[in-house]
Amino acid sequence: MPELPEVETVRAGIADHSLSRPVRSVRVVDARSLRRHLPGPVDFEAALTGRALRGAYRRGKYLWLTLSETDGTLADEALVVHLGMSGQLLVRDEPREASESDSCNDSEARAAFDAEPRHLRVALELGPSRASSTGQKLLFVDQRIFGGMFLSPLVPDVPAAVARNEVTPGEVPERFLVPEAVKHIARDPLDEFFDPAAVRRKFLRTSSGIKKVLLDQSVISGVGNIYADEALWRARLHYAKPARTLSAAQTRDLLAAVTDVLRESLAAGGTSFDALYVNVLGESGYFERSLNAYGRAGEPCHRCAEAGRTSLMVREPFQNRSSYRCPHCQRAPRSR
DNA sequence: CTAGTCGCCTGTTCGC
DNA sequence: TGCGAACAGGCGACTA
Repeated sequence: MPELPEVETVRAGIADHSLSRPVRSVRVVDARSLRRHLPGPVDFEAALTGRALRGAYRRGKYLWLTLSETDGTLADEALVVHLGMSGQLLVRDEPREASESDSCNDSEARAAFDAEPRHLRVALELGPSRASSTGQKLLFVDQRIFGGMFLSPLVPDVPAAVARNEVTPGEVPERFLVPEAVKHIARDPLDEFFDPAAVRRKFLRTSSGIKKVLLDQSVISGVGNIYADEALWRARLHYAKPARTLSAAQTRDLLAAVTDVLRESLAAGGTSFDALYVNVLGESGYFERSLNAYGRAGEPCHRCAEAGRTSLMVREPFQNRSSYRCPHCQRAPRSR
């Protein structure tokens, strides 16, 4: 359920609090969260320990941290994190040494630092950074274990628009490197090199319904069930309309709707239904208040209400999950 | 190549 | 009150 805005909120939090910190130790509480790290948990711990967190990047719902070797050079593999359905990355700053004047507050701070979240799966103990003299813990917490962490080699992924200019094969800038495991993910709508024309071409080549295509991360990334429903509502499109039947204008409007909804949610700190979806400090976003479609079965369509009409939103089964739409604004395609 | 299905996971809610 | 079923659903692996 963390989609692009939620993952970007987490990425920005890591960038603000944890970069340049060395990894002092790694504790794997549940090896299932490392399922995608094929060499296993022992290798995972050994590979991270001693390296320092360097940069925080994201594509769609994938997040990755580049690493520095002890000599300061860029490591050839990155720490990839996917939050899956219920994953969180939490930053906990180590309290300063207890002072005699305030020992009571200090012990509370220590207890809060030491307390382990219920579904803690992996804990990285980090050292001081250039900006902070105290240590820190970076906790990967995941109730359902659909998410996970793993190391993946960095490979070049230079956008076509840039390739013509000077990017020599030997020295590809860090921002044009991507973990091999993330290379199949399309650039997302908030990416400066997002390519709407490429998306349109993919729409025209498939017989699938538009919502299925919106959820295909190799076509357009960062969109999950919530924001797909929101974007389709804004664009007044039915989820089953074949992607190849969208006109150029409908495609343009839909991509604009996707971009807008992702931007607005990001500005609100993401969508949260409970304490499961939070930033690195454990705080929830409040975009849920702005939802027009997702989770609103039986409630009036906001747009119809605006027009003085009452249409009740409906929930329909879709690909083993749920789809929400307005039966008036988002009519089913004629043929099938 | 594309499209469809399955398995992975736990916590909450609901019907009987 | 107890218990199984349904549901939340992203994504890689696999099959046709």
